[in-house]
Amino acid sequence: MSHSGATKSDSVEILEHPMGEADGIDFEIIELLFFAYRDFISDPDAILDTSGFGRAHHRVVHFVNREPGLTVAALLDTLKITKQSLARVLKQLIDSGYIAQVAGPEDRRQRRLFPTAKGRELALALARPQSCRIANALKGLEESERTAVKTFLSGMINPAIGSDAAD
Amino acid sequence: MSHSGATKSDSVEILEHPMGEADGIDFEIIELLFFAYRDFISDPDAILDTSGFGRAHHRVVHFVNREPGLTVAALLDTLKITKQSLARVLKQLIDSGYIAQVAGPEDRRQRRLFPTAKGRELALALARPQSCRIANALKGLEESERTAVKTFLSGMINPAIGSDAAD
DNA sequence: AATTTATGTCAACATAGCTGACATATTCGA
DNA sequence: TCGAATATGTCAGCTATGTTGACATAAATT
Repeated sequence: MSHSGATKSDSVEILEHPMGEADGIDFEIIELLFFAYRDFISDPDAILDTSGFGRAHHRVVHFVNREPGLTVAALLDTLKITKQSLARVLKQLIDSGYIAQVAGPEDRRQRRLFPTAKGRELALALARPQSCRIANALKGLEESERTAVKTFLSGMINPAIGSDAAD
Repeated sequence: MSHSGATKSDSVEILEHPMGEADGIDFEIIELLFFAYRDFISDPDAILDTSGFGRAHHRVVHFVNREPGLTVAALLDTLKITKQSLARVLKQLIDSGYIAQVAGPEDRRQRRLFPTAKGRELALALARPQSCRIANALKGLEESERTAVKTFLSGMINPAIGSDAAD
């Protein structure tokens, strides 16, 4: 082993004290969010491993099931990714029969996305363990406290820009 | 344009009704978590873009600053990634002077990781906007409600296995 | 002395994001 | 009616970050 680089003798100034709340920063919640999300996402990940899909597929299947008939543009806006990124996973989901496209009734350039029965099943199977985890984490909290959790999470989200206000 | 594949006429059964809470699943919080985390992580991402680092570097710098002197093994356990994944980003952080290694005082096989002043600054700069976002989301919540938020997030995390009990 | 442990490193690969460029069908406005 | 704008698709290549497997080395342990 080479172990190239700095050891104590290399005269690198080193900080030995931990960075803590004294720095005026809420590290507790920062880390809780990191670990909570990591584990929250691990449930569906385990299922997806089986079916050969990934997280990207999960998100697409989820939102198409939540809002059948949404356009590709709307989905891109929700996911905040590029169409090229979406194209890859969307194609696989369509080809394997989880999602179907229908030309827009008004605007026939649009491809409206709908789940198939198979797609609905997958979305539910993925959501189930996440919902259980949430129910478990809410257990013992009063109604007002559960509301506070939702308020907090909503407050963490960037306000939608130009969604349909401003005129 | 080819637009190969399914349109309405292809006799694919399509579900037109949205998947909702009626399915016995807490979609509201599932989505709140998705959007909250996406935006929560976007703040440091913007800073990292400038410095040429990524999320992986962020995590390493964060935990090294939170627990100076931790070993590589401990860091791997926290991050739940492989040593090869860690190696790439850790090397870059060491080479550019954000993190320094010190041979373990007891066990000299260990490389204990410490932040430099530069590394501490980066960690704080990355944490600051996240902490502001959290403070903003907690605004208006009573103390008991803030506690509930932490309880909820803690409850979302997998229990540590064999951390140091069992003997 | 042999083995285990902590760490590093090389090579190859997968997923999922990105940019840029270009094609096509449809709609809309002058 | 024609040209521009829009919605979508697609090709090619790049990057970041995860994975496995195999192997090297120094230090500790038995």
